[in-house]
Amino acid sequence: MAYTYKYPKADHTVDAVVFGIDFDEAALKILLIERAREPFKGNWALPGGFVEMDEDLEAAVIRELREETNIRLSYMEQLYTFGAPGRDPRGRVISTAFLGLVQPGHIAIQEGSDAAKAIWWNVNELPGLAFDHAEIIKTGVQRLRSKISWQPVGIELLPDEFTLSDLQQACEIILGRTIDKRNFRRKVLKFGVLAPTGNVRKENYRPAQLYQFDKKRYALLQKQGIDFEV
Amino acid sequence: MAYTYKYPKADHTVDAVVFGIDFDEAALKILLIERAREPFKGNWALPGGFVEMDEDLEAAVIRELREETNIRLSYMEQLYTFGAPGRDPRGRVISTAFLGLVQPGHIAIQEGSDAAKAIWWNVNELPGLAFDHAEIIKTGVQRLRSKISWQPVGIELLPDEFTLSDLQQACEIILGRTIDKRNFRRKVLKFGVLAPTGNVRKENYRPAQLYQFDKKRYALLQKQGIDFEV
DNA sequence: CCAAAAGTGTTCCTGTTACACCCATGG
DNA sequence: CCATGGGTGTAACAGGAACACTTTTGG
Repeated sequence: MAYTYKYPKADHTVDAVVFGIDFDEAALKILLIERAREPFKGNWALPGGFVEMDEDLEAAVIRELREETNIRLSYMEQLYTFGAPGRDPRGRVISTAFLGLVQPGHIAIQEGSDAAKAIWWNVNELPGLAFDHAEIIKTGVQRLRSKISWQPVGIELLPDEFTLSDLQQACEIILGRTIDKRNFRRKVLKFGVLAPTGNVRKENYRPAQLYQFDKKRYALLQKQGIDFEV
Repeated sequence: MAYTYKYPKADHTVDAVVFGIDFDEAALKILLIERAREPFKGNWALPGGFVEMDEDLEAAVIRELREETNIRLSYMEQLYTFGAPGRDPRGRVISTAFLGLVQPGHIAIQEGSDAAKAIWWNVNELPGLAFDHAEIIKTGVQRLRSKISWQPVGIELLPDEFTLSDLQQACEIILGRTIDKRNFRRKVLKFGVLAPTGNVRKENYRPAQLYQFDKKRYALLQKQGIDFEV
């Protein structure tokens, strides 16, 4: 039985649902590539590709992202595995999707050789998508939304130094609703994982205090099973 | 590139972390099989096996469970995909693990041909396990614990008719701590997804009201995004 | 009448929500 | 001095946690 299943075999791929925030447009963005080859040549799709034989799944996503877009993630986690027969016209392809986040400083896309082009798309204005990638993205957005209300995910979408207004705006963009400023600040400061850097950001008006995220303290609190609700 | 990856290919398997509650022992149990073949012949492992080419991942788990144990699940969801190179001595094997729950009436194991034998093990007293199955189980237990505090998962581990004490005991076994009876009852009744059947269970002492779960109402409330905390 | 499990309310406390004004800066 | 975003406190409310006794049955 089992042991005799040598051929035929399914292919295994990875796909990346990569989120970034565009503060100018106040929009949640997702990274898509225009497919350079069949199937679905010319259509938009998630970055991803085939897993190599001696390569971890996570490593495969990172490699594919580098090849196709040269982007650097600040966070990544496994999302879900999509394996319905027929989801890929080439044959049986099982794909493990990952959720990735990038900081604004690293959203610049350096085009690689694999993909014709890579572009950030507004999550609410997506084009038609190849394969079952629309479903994968839907799953990714759900995960991101549910995650942000109990983990400081917003941090991974911000630069190293950020103002509390930045953080609030990130959360608002992801959740798609406004949050009360005073309540928000009280909550995020309560845990003590945000530390003022002493620097301020001067833009047009009153300067804003810059904060950084204390990863060590967060890891410590997380180990104690403390919740982080926003 | 990608398109040229025809051989070699990884194998793809599914594994099932199946939970059941043993009310006599007041213990959370997990279903394991003794492997009938190499590798790890004679060791204990999760039920599972290779995915067929035209078969959904979920269908593969259900089939393997039927072949190996003939057990019927009351609930199933995808857990995580384990794909580290070297996790299987036979070569590259990527495995998608599922979490399954069975009701007490269906915990009887009818041995199949594939597995030497299948046995329910106390989650706290597991034997040495084949492959990376110890890690998979750990992931499964975490998921079950986190799930039970916001979804009526306990239901799936109980018979169709049950008392509130049964439900509470199920939650206590999973969470590994005691719960206040009055608070528990108030909470689970508040949502209106439990309906008294009118029957009572007479055992030794005072008879207990039997309840059933209103799946329709639950689905309705869930669609409205209502939380179910225990 | 005793043992054992079923069943039932209230109080306190914590955390969430709602809400409006002053401050610092640049132009 | 005006426009703009930065920054702050309090009061009402809801939900969670802690807590003990009465009821029903079988033996």
